[in-house]
Amino acid sequence: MALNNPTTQAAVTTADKVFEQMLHAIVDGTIKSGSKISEPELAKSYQISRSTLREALNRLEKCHLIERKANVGSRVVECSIAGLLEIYVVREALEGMACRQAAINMTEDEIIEMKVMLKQHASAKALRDGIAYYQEEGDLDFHYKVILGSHNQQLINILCGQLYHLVRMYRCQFGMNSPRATKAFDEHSRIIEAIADRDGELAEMLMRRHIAASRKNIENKIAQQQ
Amino acid sequence: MALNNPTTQAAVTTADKVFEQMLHAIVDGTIKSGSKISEPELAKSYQISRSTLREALNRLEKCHLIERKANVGSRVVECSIAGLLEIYVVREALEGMACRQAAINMTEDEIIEMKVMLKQHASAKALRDGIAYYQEEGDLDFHYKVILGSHNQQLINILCGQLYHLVRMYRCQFGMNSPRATKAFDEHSRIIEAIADRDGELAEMLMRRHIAASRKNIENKIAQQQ
DNA sequence: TTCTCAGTAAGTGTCGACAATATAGTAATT
DNA sequence: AATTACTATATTGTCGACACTTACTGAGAA
Repeated sequence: MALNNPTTQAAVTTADKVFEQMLHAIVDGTIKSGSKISEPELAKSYQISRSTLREALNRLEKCHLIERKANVGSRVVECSIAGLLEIYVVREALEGMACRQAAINMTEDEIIEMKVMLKQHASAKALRDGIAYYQEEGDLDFHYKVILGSHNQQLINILCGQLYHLVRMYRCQFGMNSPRATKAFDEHSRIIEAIADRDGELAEMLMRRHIAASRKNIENKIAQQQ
Repeated sequence: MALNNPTTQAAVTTADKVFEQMLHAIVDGTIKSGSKISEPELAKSYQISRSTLREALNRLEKCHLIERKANVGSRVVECSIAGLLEIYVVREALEGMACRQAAINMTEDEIIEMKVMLKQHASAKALRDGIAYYQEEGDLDFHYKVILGSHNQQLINILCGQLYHLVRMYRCQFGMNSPRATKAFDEHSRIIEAIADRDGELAEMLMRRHIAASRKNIENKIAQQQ
């Protein structure tokens, strides 16, 4: 399981493995954002040929983690406040819709599973004051489950396959363990309620507010720093 | 200019050119949807090495036009009603948001440009009863301009870079020149008005209805055929 | 007949080398 | 001194060959 992403499947080929390693490295900043990628150098460091490395680079490009220019080379995508806010805008739209679809398409079993997960989060929260755990793992788990619950393959691909790698990268590199943990937990509860009630319209609205609140939280933080 | 997509840039490398040719071929059905792709065979037919072909295949995969399995091979993505409806759901969410952002971020010049374009569509419509022209080219132009007007690179990438290739493929292969042309034109007008008024909320709502109407139109068609 | 299990053929993954292109540094000219 | 032209170097794009995996074919046993 790579980075807990539920859509990644077992890496069989060496290009897959290198891709996953580089994914980790980019997300956690070992390979610095904005840095240029030297194919010969990286190929040597991973002990593979350039062809194989290029295959891995192609997958990273699919996730929008690197950008390539013909005859020039690849760079790791640059982290910026503007870029982060753009992602939040897309998430608000897509996850809002995913939530609406989840209210329509989720099975009863999936809904029960989500409620169980939320209870675990609740106890973990009470136990260790929850901020770190909840923010880092629980939050992503929650969002992943809703997305998968939409049963819409396009939504799942775009969100889990591409956008969430970027989300993780920003979380890692900007060190975001916000004080919204408690509030976010309540919001998650209400979203699940709406899904369980099969109220797609409300579910979408709550999810959009939930994500918009995170975005505004960041905007405020930025404003304060200046 | 590849398939009129405003985000594609000049193809410099041979892999680029082969990619564009294959893109055309897949969109218009020359390479049949669902068919398996033989690397040696295709490489020979395009007179290039397998490496170069694989590079092109990687880009097609980025557009979600083909799917690859390790050690097995690539297939052109399958066209299905369910798949088409999934795309409409994603478009409703993303283009709705793009429209909201366009109302916020479009420059006055861009808005004027859109109004001009719409007038051209109007006259063309009057001239040739418009269904074919408007549906095929004008509609896409309109949607592209709104998306670009969002000034959100993530939205632009996902919609123009990936999803709209699929949209074009479905339009080609399902032969969709719907009788919604006239109605769609009016809807486009109102959307531009909302953008010009900088009313993001209304703009998003109108765009969502516009796309949802197309989706329902297709759902009805399907229901009738059965 | 049907199932299992080689053996073989075809296809994909990986490699190293060569060709084409861009970058950096140097020298010459204005 | 600044700018341009050119050369040298490094990097990317492309190629053909080999290694490994998969899928098919056919022979033999239950």
